[in-house]
Amino acid sequence: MNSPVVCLMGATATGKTDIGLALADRFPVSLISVDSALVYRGLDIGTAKPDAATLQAYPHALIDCCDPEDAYSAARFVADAQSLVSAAHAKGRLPVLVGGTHLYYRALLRGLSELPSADAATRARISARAEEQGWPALHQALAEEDPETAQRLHPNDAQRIQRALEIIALTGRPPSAHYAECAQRAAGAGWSVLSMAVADDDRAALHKRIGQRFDAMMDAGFLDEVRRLHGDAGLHPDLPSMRSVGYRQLWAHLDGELSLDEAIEAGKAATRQLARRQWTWLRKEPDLVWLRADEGPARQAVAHVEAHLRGKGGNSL
RNA sequence: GGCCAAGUAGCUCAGUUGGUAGAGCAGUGGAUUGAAAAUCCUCGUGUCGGUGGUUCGAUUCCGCCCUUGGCCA
Repeated sequence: MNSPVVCLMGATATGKTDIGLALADRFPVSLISVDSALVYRGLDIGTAKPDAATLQAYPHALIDCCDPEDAYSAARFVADAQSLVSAAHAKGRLPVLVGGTHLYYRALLRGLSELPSADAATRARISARAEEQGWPALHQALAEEDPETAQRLHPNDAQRIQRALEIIALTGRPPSAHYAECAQRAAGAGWSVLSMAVADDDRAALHKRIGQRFDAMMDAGFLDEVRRLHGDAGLHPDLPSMRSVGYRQLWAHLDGELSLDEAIEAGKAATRQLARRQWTWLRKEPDLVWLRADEGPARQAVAHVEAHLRGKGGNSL
């Protein structure tokens, strides 16, 4: 009696949001956003966040749930999404997860190990050490404490080397030991998951759409939005929120590092690169149902969900 | 019209004291455990503007032509 869960995955600018709305029109759903940028309040235009009227009519959980000064995370997402999915099931509603942050899907469906959360002081200490010795030296140090993890990581992968050393500093045990501990509490194990994505593999068309959407964002006042954030004393360019695609480049322009045209071009390129990385996740996603882009993807999605619920005997909803 | 400079990868440029060339960016494929819209790795044949000449050999030197800037008329 596995409870049904629907996932709408896919690259940016492929129409995931609209399909979610179509499902909401047809089924009693709880929409849950799976997007590491939509969580931040005040990041609206550049994240292509659904507008206020849409969110009013179709409430999405996990949008505007985090201050841009704070860092959201995969672990917070797992905790939040788990309880939202449970709540939906308890109310007899179908949880529909919509978004393009594939690490979040994986963390939710396949589980995360029990690990300490980020610790600013520890990270500062590690960064300071990297400053004088260089990351390859820290990679070397990691190899002595946890050869298995060091082997997986490239000597230049500062972020992951730092995380590995942080785990050792905080727990006294190597990451590989934690990973092996089977503490992977995968919520998805008890669900009957239907994952769908739009099969729009025309890369040139996607790039064109990305360019046009970025231009439209500029027309809609994206620069003013970033200017407001730029003027906020609590924000700085190293925050996860301000590193988001588009925000980072326009911030650099406001700092005088890029002309406006350069910033716009860099923002579009960053969006294309994001889409490419999202495709890398999608290609290896098991049991993904592809929706044909040119044959009414929303209608196909509705049909697939109907079949999926029927397959479950429809008893869980 | 005259003089000067520049024409090399999709873009910006480096380089070859003559032996057919390489960086950054873009693009591509991949990795991905509390930052993930992040972070990192892989992949570089292009009439070296055209055409003649010198040379064993020219993208490199010389002539002419074309294009684009700038200066002078």
